[in-house]
Amino acid sequence: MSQPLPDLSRFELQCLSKLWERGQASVRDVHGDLQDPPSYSTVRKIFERLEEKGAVERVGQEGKALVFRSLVPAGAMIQKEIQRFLDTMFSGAATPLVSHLAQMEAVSLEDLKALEKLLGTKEQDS
Amino acid sequence: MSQPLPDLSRFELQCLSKLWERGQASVRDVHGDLQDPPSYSTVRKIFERLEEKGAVERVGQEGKALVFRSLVPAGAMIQKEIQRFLDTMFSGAATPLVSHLAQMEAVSLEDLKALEKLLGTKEQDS
DNA sequence: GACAGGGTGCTACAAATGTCGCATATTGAT
DNA sequence: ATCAATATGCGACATTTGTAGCACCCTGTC
Repeated sequence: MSQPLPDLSRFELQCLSKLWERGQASVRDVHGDLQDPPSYSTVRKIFERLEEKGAVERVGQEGKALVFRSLVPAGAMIQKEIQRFLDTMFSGAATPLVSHLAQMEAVSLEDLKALEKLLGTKEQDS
Repeated sequence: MSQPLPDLSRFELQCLSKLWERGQASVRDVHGDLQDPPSYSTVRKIFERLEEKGAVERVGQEGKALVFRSLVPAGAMIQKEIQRFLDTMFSGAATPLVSHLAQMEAVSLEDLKALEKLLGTKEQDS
């Protein structure tokens, strides 16, 4: 691994994930994507910090607005955060999370099928 | 619902989950359960805040040590946190989480079986 | 009943976070 | 060229978190 993945706050993480969705974006873009957005300045500040932490970089100007792109691999970061979540809530175990997921409206049968398929291939690999 | 579930920091959440595991416990107990524990005073302070936020209450003395118990239902709190995680990382969708989970070493075929069973009962309910 | 050990109750901080306002610099349009 | 609209760059805070030290009080013990 290059640099250890930066430690981000929940809000920083949220903004960064918006960047992943778009590939790259301006502060305003992300501000607009936010569900319950604070002031533009606030989001601006978040990007400033994200930049300091080495999580994003400016990729150039688009009209007058700067455009940023993520420097951290989404996949790795997401897994790291999942692990952190697991550590915080279940001492690291994933099983409890899976059970809860099942009880929420969030997971569908389609998800299950997909999981099943993935697990199948994982088995063969090892 | 009674009071809206309190907003807790990651560390507060971690201590609270230790309480769930034990049912009830003293500050020292939790301090001991922590993987990489800060000073006793620090954990003590966390419980003070947890108390202020109405997340725990003193259940009496055990020798000289106070014993706390959680006031928030573990299940509800966990689901709330899962949702928050989903919101910050995937704009609320659970599917991406499931995929990542499948790629981590964390989930086993047993978990899948369990999930399957739970999903089955959920179907019948609705 | 006097002591020792350990916990509780403060008090204090430093750093991390969330939130903005505003002066200046740019850019696009007339 | 001038103007209006907008971003950026800074600077400022108020809170929230994480972390600790220490005086004082209980409890159990000898």
